[in-house]
Amino acid sequence: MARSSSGRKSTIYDIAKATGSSTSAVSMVLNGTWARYRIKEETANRILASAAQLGYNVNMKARGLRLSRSGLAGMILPHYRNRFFAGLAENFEEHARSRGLCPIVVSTQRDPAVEMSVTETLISQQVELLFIVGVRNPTPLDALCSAAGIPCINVDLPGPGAPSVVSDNRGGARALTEALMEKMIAAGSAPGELLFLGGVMDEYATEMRIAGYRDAFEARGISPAADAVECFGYGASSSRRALACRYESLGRLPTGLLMNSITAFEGLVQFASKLPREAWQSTVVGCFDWDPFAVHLPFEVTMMRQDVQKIILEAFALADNHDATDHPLVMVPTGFGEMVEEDELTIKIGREC
Amino acid sequence: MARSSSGRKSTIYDIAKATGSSTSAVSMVLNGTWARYRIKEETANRILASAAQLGYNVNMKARGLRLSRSGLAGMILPHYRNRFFAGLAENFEEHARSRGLCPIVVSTQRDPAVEMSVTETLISQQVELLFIVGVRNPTPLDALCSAAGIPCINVDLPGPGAPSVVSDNRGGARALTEALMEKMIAAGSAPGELLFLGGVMDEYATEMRIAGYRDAFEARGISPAADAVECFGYGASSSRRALACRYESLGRLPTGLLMNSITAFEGLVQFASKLPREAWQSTVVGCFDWDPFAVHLPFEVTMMRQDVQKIILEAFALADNHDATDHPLVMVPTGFGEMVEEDELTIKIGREC
DNA sequence: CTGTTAGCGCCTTCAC
DNA sequence: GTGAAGGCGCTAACAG
Repeated sequence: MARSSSGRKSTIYDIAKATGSSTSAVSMVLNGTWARYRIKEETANRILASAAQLGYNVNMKARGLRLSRSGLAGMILPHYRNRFFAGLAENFEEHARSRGLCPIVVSTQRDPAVEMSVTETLISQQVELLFIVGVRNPTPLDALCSAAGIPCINVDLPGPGAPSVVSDNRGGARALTEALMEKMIAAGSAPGELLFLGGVMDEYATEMRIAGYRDAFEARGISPAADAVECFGYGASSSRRALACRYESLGRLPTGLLMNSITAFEGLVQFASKLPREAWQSTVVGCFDWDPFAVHLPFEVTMMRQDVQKIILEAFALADNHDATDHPLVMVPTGFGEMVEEDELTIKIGREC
Repeated sequence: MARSSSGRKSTIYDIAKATGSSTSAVSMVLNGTWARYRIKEETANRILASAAQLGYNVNMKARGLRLSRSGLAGMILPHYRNRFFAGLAENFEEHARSRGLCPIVVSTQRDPAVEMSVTETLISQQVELLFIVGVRNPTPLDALCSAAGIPCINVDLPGPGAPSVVSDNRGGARALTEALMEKMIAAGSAPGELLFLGGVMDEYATEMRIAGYRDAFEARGISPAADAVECFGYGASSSRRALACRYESLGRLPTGLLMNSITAFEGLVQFASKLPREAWQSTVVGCFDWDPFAVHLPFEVTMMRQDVQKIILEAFALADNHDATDHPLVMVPTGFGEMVEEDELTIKIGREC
């Protein structure tokens, strides 16, 4: 693994010199197109060996400049601290790699200024496509991309400036609401008392989920109380505070809770940990998101899980037949968190002890 | 935000033509170095305006080729599915951005082949520095980097081929062990019964933690049972299975459990959820890792939290005075998970209701 | 003050 | 089969 004697990275010239062949021969061999040019196999092997020995690496900057293909695929997302975003990132990376692209994912902490500047940076890096995940208002970012001629896809939160793929929030919320109502009835409480907590009003995902929640009510011919829906953002602490208020004014816990995000749910768990376990016996809890720990809490939770794999698949499909004019909105169904993890798969095969 | 009429991305030539100036003038203005060259402010403004109007973006590929600086900072890590790795990624990104670098982080799912090829890809992309996180054997990757003249830092798992920064696993494990022993004594059980579960034998972090665990025993003048340490890898399911075995052979739960990773702990939680709550009353549990949900489980857990921010800081510091010959190993202390999150900070200020 | 020019490392025609 | 040459977009000398 000797390094180029010059001290800097080695180039095709170095290896051409070392093997006594021409740069074009080297280039062809390195690209695997040498057979087409009837280059002697022996020459090819000599070149390959020399490249390995010199620790040669293509300079994608130069190749990209020449070919106007960077080999980069970009994704921006809010953060990695929940399974939804983490799953999107990992699936994206895997898929990008399988296409011979180098995935480059950047988190923006939901800061519009950062979102903007990161997008510009990624465009500067000539990413060949860009996934914009969980951005409240993707429109300016879409504009940037389309100005640069870069295909981009909005994920999770849609926008009119580009094709979008999102979970079927409305359908999922309806299904979740219905499931929770059933449980409430089974527990002897009134399904109409189910509360919807968390998220941001006027944000697409939250609005859709509220719509789904209302759909379920309508289907039953009832309607939620005036204060049944409360959107306090994505912080765990504001969620906890909201719960505390409910608890105080009700004198007890609500009988049904649909938490709109994992952080809202986290706030609930924090609050729950302060109360005796008995206080939870008659409360039915659901969450529009999934987390492995949340499954095993002192109370039962019904979790709606988003299909990250399918979402990424659809997004790549949209990127493939990228049409600058048509901006479809693809919806991916959600499931009840019963999807099998690879990890769980091994359990079923192996015995427990 | 009109796009270059040609249909492709606009270049400095386009804007030179549009403004009737020269490419060098444009280049200087765009780089902010125009004052030095006494270019008329009016010209500069005209150029800037035109650039904005054309939706111009620098081509970092070309600039990088010229300057031999890519503006990229790379990180590879196993995955994003726990707070430790997610935190490392986010802190890395923030720090890289603050240095004017574009962070590019890629997950490898602990697959050595993927680690290798991703590293090669990142080198091809000419990253200016590379953080290698949680790689069992970073040596070949370090070799790749040093052959390419790219400074790299091993994080979490060290190696002789590059400077490394890791948590003080031994000290942390000792502190955790001691804390758990105290609790066991308070609960009326023998501290010597504390078990160490999870991780991979022969892996640096696990070995250090086992050493710390033994340190605490020695300090007490006792020693763990022959089968007190069990390393079954990083899967939640294998952890659960191991617990099941212990339970079966003991006829009850162990009185003290030190779980060596969050996934091992996850397995414990899975197993716990099958048992009545009472079964846990006399078990003391600790975990060398931190998760927000785990804090609020039906039983109390003592969590050792790694200081991701400090780790990244140290890693960048090492990258700064990069010395190809000297490869120090920096240790970052761990804490008892009592570190305040920004989110929690707001709680203390605001009232609960 | 502004325009011209020579590469950065690579790929691809096009002659030889 | 191989070598020479042009150019991708940009920057930094160097002339004007």
